[in-house]
Amino acid sequence: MSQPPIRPSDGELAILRVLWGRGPSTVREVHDALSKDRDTGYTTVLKFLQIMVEKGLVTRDESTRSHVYQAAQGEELTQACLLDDLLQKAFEGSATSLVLRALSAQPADEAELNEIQALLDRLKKERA
Amino acid sequence: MSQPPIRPSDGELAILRVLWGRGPSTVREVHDALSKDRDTGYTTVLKFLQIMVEKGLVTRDESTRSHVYQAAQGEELTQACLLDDLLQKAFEGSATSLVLRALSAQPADEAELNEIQALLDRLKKERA
DNA sequence: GCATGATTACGAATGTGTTCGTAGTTGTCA
DNA sequence: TGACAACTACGAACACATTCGTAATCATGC
Repeated sequence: MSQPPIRPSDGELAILRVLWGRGPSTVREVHDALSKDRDTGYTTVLKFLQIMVEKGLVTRDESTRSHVYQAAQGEELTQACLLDDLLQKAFEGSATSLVLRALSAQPADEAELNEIQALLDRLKKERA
Repeated sequence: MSQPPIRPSDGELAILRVLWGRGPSTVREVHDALSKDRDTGYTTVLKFLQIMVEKGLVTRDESTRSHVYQAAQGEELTQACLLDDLLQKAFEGSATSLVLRALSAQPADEAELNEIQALLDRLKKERA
């Protein structure tokens, strides 16, 4: 059924972010959104989306003149996939050391600390 | 003085892990260590190290017949660099959501949870 | 001194990601 | 209908990472 999650490249990820944010979009819509940050050509975005269809990263609805593209896997699954990749490559699989490093580097504010605390409490409870 | 931290590629990271673990090493030592996991040729490792010298990822001591290579930047700095890169690309800069995702995906054991709790307590205290 | 084994240097081939020009197709509107 | 604009398809070019073969260099032991 569901393919194993696919790890997108940097350029592909930028496009996925647009699709996650906007929902199903045409090439032009994706291109316009990307143009706010990068300076990418229209056909470059088109090519990317075509390749991403082949890879299974996005699906394409060809029923209208302007094809409509949609992210094939959710943002959370993709994040988990990229995170696990980094975990294996740079943290020897230890999520804890990754978390410690992330928290040390990027200080969170009160609300964020509370959010993390809540998750921590839940994990502790599950471990009873 | 210190260069901005350099983001290594996957292959480079594998070699850096060996150098961090072993300390200064010759090509042969790195190759032998890598051979336990991957199946990389000797000259491939050599080429990598030569390129990494050019990039500034490692330093080379040529005073002996077999050159001795050493990681130029520490493991923690590199981890932070890679983590920040992923943070910007996939988590819109929110370390909190990255931490939440990591903790949800990879369940930690009792000791690890305590370790994270300790850091959390420290961060909370700093924020008084 | 010379053969042998280990090491370094160099260049080429491959694969993947990224970019874009060009050509062909399709819909629209005057 | 015919011209124009928008869209898709395709292929080429470039950059970078990765891999390794080959040649040159060096040290060691016989």
